[in-house]
Amino acid sequence: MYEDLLNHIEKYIRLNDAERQLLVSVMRYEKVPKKGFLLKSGKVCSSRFFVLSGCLRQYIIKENEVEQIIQFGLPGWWICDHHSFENNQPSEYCVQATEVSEVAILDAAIQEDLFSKIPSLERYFRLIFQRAYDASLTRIGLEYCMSGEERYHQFAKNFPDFVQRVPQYMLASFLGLTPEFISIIRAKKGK
Amino acid sequence: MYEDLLNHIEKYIRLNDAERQLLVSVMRYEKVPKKGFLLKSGKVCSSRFFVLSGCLRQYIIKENEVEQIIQFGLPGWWICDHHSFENNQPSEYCVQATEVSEVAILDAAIQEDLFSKIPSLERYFRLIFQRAYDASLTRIGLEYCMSGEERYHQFAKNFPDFVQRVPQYMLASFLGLTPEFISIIRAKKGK
DNA sequence: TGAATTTCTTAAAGTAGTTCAATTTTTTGC
DNA sequence: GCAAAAAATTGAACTACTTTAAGAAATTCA
Repeated sequence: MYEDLLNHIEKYIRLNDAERQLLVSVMRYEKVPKKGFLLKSGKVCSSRFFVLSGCLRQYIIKENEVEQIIQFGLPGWWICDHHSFENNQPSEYCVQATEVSEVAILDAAIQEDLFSKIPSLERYFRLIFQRAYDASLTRIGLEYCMSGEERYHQFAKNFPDFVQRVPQYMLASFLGLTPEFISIIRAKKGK
Repeated sequence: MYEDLLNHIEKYIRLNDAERQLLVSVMRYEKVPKKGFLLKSGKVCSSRFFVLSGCLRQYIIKENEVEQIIQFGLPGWWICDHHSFENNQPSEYCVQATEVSEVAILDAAIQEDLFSKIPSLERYFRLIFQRAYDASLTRIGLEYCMSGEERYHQFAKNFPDFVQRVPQYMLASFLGLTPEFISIIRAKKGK
């Protein structure tokens, strides 16, 4: 059930049998229906979600009620509002499944105990967050260096299957564009 | 000399005297003149820089030779190209001092040894990167939710002293705007 | 101190992307 | 399998921001 999670972790650190077993015993499994919520804004984000299958989206709601997607969570990715999680404060984010999804859940309540029993998990998450932070800075750079149209093309080139997988308006939101503009881009290319 | 660094670390983890001493003994100190470089693109980023005083800027160079600033490093902030650092690969970034600055340097060559001797440093960096990642996602969200003008006003409100501290064209680059446009915004407000 | 360089401002013309509104296409659920 | 809902497209009017260019102000350093 947690095969993919264990494999992911063991790409970064080594676990012995006891540790593997402990980890599996404290994780929770959840199957989320399409449009099901794992986090709603105003609530505390009391869990980290590791995506086993499906796809999540993390978004905030702008003043005008419009949803701004911050990131997608595909299998092998952790999704969490870290600030809310660590400080037990209400979150600004919503996390919703864009399709039927399965997640492995690590609850805040048990995190510290788990880390103290498997200290190398600190290293695992250090490496995970370091990578994610790095990717996030790269993204900021690209955002400012490329036009909206270029961003779309690059994304479509890098993740051709994913572009098919989520509705176009979600992709538009994620890329900071309007669905109408993506339509225009696509019409251009079709010609 | 490394007071601020130790204080920073001890906000997140506890160090004993031996650990403090070890840490201090392996850090390097460097004073960087205004416009001095700590990293140039094409080179491997073989150090993490903790800003003790002054201010750094991290930027990439776009096709058109224009510099795009990704982030500033103020005292208490770590600056590094994590990907280059961990994988020993050439960096895309430049890191330059915008004013006379002092940094504490942690070299890649000694990181693993240091972490094995002070394992709680993994936790320290896990927490640091978690925070930085979180901040970076928040920034992406704001970028898409606010107009350029709003972004400038919010930034100027949150960091009034910093706006005075760096040339306006650097601020413009960081905010993804042109210096001309910031001039217009300021002229408006002046009225 | 004063000449050279860097930074900031102003204004006019141009453009990438938005907004709005109406229509078509695709997907969903009973 | 069909009605209803959700998503995508089209086009016209609009706007936030850029580009270019030239002059003014501020900063640097010999």
